[in-house]
Amino acid sequence: MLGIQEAATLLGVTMRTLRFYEDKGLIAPQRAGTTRIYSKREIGRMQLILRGKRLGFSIREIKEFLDLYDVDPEHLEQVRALRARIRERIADLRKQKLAIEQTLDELLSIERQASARLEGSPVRPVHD
DNA sequence: ATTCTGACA
DNA sequence: TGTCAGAA
Repeated sequence: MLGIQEAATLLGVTMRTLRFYEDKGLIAPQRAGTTRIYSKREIGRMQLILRGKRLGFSIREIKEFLDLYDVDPEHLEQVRALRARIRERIADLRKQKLAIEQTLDELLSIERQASARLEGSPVRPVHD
């Protein structure tokens, strides 16, 4: 069992973050009076929450995923739900990727026109 | 000293 | 999510 400060340090977040996710209903640490106590379960859930965040899932999606984890011991329904979300996420990222590539092409095109107008001017826009 | 809740120049 | 205040 860890105090909020210890749990935060272990997870690489701040106490504020732990309280934030608690407010959102993603975790429910035990209490010793009013002070929070983080068990191994909360730590595990937090790690899943942080990973979900890194992968771009919303608080709500992460919460739904976590809720299934409790109700479904075998995690079958949970895995299906997760896979569905993963696919949505992949589709969304591909969509964004396409949009980025299109604007990038457009910008590069304009950049080329601008450069042509300046006829081999020594000033060349930066590339990556 | 540490944590809690509520609020936001 | 940070941060500050006022209380416990």
